[in-house]
Amino acid sequence: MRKVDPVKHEQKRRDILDAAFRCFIKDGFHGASTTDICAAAKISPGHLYHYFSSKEAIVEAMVDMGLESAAREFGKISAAPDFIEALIDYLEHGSLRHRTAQVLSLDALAEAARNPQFAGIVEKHASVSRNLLVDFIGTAQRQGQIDPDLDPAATANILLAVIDGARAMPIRTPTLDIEQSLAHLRTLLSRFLKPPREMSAHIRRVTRRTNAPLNASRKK
Amino acid sequence: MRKVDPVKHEQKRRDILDAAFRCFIKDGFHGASTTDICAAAKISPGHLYHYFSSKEAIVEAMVDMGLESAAREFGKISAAPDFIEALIDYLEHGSLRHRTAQVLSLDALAEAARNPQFAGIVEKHASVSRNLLVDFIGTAQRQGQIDPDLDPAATANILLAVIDGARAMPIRTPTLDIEQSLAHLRTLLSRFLKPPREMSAHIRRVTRRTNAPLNASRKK
DNA sequence: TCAAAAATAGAGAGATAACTCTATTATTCT
DNA sequence: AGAATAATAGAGTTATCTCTCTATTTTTGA
Repeated sequence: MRKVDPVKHEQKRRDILDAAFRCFIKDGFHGASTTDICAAAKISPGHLYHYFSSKEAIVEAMVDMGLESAAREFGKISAAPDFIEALIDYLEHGSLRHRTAQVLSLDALAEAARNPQFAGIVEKHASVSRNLLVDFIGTAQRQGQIDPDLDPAATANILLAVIDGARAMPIRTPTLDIEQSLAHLRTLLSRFLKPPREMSAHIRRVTRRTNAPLNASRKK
Repeated sequence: MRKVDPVKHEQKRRDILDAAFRCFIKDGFHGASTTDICAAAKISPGHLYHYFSSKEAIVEAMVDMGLESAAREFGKISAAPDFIEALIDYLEHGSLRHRTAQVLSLDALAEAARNPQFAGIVEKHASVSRNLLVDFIGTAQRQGQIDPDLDPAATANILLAVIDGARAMPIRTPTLDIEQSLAHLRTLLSRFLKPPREMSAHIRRVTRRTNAPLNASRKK
């Protein structure tokens, strides 16, 4: 009796997923057909459905894989010595310059807004990224690199939003000056994250209570 | 000889566009079929194609209309007395709370990354929004409300990115604490935009040259 | 009033999509 | 070695999609 070889099987799945990845980048989740994927993977439809039960299953596995590798990439930020510079680096290569693969992130977002199954996947990976950020923000706060009055989870969400927003920049503005954009993003992040240097903790606390940019959410 | 009534004709087009809008929100540009749109507009396919030459023409007209109204909404920010508060307001109602219609923005972005025709439309409207922002940033800078060392166009692009990023927030994090998120967005924008208050212009200039968050792009 | 053209309906053509079914080849366990 | 089963191929089914074509009703200008 022959048994399925899990290594070969997994490898084949990965090959198909790679081909699907290329197709989806080019034409989107709905635009790319199973025929396209079969052609890219150089297999027959029968073969494709031997490995995946449906096109949706392919999309899900691919998004899962894609987000996983994105999260892995993302984890490197936490390991870097300068948090903000690492973020800027991530924005430069992950969002502003390397446009192609990032389109899928937008597709996944749009799909997640409609398809609950998808929403679960996107949510799961956002949660992983957020947790990584929260940990590091906490550490950086204790080290005095980040304003200790910022809520780590809320700040992490803001940073994720900035990353998403940066992805849209070259699409909205194809003539974007990347260097200048990076410089301003650096300013944005520095000013947001760094503790107000020139004031003592006491003065800071009083000033904040007056201008109340942070307390608004805590007033309840 | 009968002549086409431009008012009635335009109204009918608008009705169809409204119906298409609802369909596209629910199922996306590719997910919604012309049959769906016909059903929603209560017309026959023959009728539909009497007003639009193709589905793509419908999508384009709709995105154009949608972005136009978005830009109009956006123009109100410039008219508001407090720029940052107006922005926060826009983020709250335009991005964080009113999720449904905003999905189309993601769809349009994803489509623009692939379809040049679409890219042109998205680009055009981004340009309108950017110009509005640039004007107002310039005014606010002269009034001392915004750091005069920020480049208006680059800053406008950053703000557009923040708006886009905020749209992704409730999708990435369905349990998002909106109040807290708004508070942190307010901090982000305040710290980024407001001129460093406590320092004199001279000291500021020297400090900046040392830390050089802004000069990076100008060094060439 | 009535003819010309616009507005509208709806059947259906033609293309393509996802997926299935059967057949063939390759591999492995006993 | 050979039976059992995995891997693979590809034709074909069914559904659906966009769009067309013809026919009918409504409106309007002279």
